[in-house]
Amino acid sequence: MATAARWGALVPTGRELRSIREGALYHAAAVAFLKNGYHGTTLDDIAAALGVKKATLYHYVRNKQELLFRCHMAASDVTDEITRQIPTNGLTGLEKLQRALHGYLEALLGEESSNLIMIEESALTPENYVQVIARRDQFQAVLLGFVKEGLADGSISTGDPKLALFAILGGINWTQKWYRAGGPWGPGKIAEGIVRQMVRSIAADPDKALSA
Amino acid sequence: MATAARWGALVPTGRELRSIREGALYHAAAVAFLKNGYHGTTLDDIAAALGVKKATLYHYVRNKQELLFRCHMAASDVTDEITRQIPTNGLTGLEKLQRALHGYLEALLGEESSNLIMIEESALTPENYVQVIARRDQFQAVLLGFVKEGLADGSISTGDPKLALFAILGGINWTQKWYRAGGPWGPGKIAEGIVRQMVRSIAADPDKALSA
Amino acid sequence: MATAARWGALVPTGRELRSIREGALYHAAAVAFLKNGYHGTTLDDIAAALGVKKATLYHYVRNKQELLFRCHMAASDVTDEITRQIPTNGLTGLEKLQRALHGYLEALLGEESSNLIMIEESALTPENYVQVIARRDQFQAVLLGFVKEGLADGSISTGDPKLALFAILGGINWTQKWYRAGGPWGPGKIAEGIVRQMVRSIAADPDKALSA
Amino acid sequence: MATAARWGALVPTGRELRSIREGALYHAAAVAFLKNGYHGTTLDDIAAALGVKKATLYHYVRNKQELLFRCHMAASDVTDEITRQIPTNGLTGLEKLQRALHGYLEALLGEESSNLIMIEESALTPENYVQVIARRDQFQAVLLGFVKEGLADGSISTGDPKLALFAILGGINWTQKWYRAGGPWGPGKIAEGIVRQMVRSIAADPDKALSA
DNA sequence: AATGAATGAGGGTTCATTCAT
DNA sequence: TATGAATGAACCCTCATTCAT
Repeated sequence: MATAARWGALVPTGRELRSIREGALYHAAAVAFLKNGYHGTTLDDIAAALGVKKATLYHYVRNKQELLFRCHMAASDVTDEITRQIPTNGLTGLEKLQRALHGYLEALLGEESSNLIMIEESALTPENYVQVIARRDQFQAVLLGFVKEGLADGSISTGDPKLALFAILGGINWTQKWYRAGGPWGPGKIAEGIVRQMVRSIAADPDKALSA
Repeated sequence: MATAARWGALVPTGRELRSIREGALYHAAAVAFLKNGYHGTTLDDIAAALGVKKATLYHYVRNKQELLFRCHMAASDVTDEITRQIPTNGLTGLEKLQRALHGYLEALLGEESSNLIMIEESALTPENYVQVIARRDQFQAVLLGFVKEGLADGSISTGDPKLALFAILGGINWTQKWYRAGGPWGPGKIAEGIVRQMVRSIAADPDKALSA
Repeated sequence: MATAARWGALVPTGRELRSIREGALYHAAAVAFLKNGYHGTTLDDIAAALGVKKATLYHYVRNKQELLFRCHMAASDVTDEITRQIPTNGLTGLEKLQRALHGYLEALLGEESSNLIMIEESALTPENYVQVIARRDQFQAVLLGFVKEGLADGSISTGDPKLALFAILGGINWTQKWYRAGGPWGPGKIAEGIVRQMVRSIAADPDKALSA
Repeated sequence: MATAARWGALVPTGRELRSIREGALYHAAAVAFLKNGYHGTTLDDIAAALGVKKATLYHYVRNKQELLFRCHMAASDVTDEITRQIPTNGLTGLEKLQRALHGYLEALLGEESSNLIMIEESALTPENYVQVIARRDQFQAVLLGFVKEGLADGSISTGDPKLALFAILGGINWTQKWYRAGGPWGPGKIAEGIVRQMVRSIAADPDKALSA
């Protein structure tokens, strides 16, 4: 009962709610890491956000740094899911890129998802570091593939594709530095605006309207 | 003599080298903060980078947090200088924006300047925080003015100007997350490429070449 | 078990021994502060006296200075108790004063009580400082009341009552500067002797024997 | 010139003002030690009180602890001088005691003298400690001699003489804990009042007026 | 599963002391 | 003589982690 009431009220009573609790934990950690950085976040902070005491966290993770690792993994799960939903055929490279970016940015701004994206990888174990980088590279490789498709099909016009992609990802990722829920624009509106503008920066025909 | 050899060999012997030492200190701090974050950086780290012992730093700053504050101030000095050099007349809003962004990004990537841009303001004292934010807002206000000029003179075409500016700044600022000196492209080439692309995202006529 | 053996063997096993531990902590702190002063006392000193490591102390106090504050509060609790036991009626002012002083000095010299009396209030937080001073003033006000009663009922003869009280309290308080357990006189004997003499200094009839 | 203006304006220009400077130093140290304790006093504090920088102090003393030692020695010089001025013949023990105490307390409260009396001897070197204690014991021995004389000549009536003396010294010494210049009573008035009362506590005939 | 207690390993800061100027 | 600079040694305090309950 006491137990059921805790964990941010996100957790129903039951047997295998362990994975649910883990999810809540990763989310709380991600929020805290995003706000104060890895080194600026205390395990006490995270525990308090969950209505739990610090020692309890060790039932779910071995380390503080493992917590960071899991956050990155969860984020990569999201990006994997996003790219999986892009149809292979019937879309130009530009359209594919736009869909991917839109899904990505919405996830970034959404309360529910693991909204940690790329915080302080330097705090990771070497072994964990390579995994995180590998999966991120994979996501970027997919996006880069879309750019190259666009160059090939004429929907995209740009200089170095990698440089162009990084610039775009910058515009996207930076959003979470200044976006605060409750501002004048909602997350959907923002995502659409930012993505449209970024896509425009490499569109062969910038004035052709692109539907989200 | 011993003294002359330290401080990263950046410091010539002389009477008023105090301010030079302070500069070297701020620079070393900025580099460290950028790499590992404020909380992830030790005063020992910074001192070691200068070939000095930790306690010595306290001759030049009262606090670790004052070090962060001074870094931010130094960065704002740079942005102030950049905007000061933009001529008031004879340029479109788009051109002014491009020049400012180019100067800014070059400073960001250059070894010599204070290359801290916007790291962990949450670690600042409330009083220092407002100062930092105020000066940053001022820089952004100038840039926003350029955007509005561009909208007025027809050189820029975009939705909400503030949103557009933030997206662009994201593309710019993010660069320092992935740029490493010694890579395939030099800082000048990168700055030009990134800025041109970002500017293109709001240019009324995206295909008109813009000289840097 | 390990736990039970520590804390100066003062602590029995049990559930609510937290308050007992706190008491032992305050006592150890008081002893150390008395001997070496606040600034001359290390948290390591206090921890060592309890057979505990320094970091453990932070489970019971937030600060070193809070430790000082708690010691003062404990001392004031003792003085409150002492004055509470003086009957209102049936005694001359001089007799009341003597009883209070005797109880006070016995507490001062006793091993068991918090034997800190007035050490380095200057190290206290402003907020804590006013509390400490307020309670001490209250004790002195009670004693001063006894003196004035004595002047009224003819049992006391003196010049300025406040000055007289301060002189007496000096004679009492100073005792803890030189008294060492195990000397030729026991605490009871000393307390009686000192108090009798001090009381004599303002007694209207100094030669009338006063029973302790 | 700059030099002449410093050192608390106490120091005229000249060749052998070293000893004068030393005197000013000891005085400043004594004041600081009295107020904040030995460990609570910084060499910077003392230097600042003299309008001098910390490193300068090392031209006059080897150590911080030597400073404490010198203060104690200066205080003992004062007490030596006081007892030297008590005439051997023609006075009762009680009268001698009173004169000594009066001189002592006036010195204690006076601005000019080294007003350190017995602060934190525990911070002294063992060697210095024995010297300090020896000279203090000597002073107390003289006073104790007066008490014994008084017992012999009938001017004093008390129990254990040493205990009685300690009680009296307590009343005297404690004064500097609460006395603040500028209060309702001047130092002369206070000294007289306190001493008269303390002397009364052991006078054979308490009501015989004693002139200061 | 949850937590109070304990602690080792730092990290920031102070400060007495030394030294070169 | 006076002082700015530098530093070793502490000290207070935090925090991730372990363990017994």
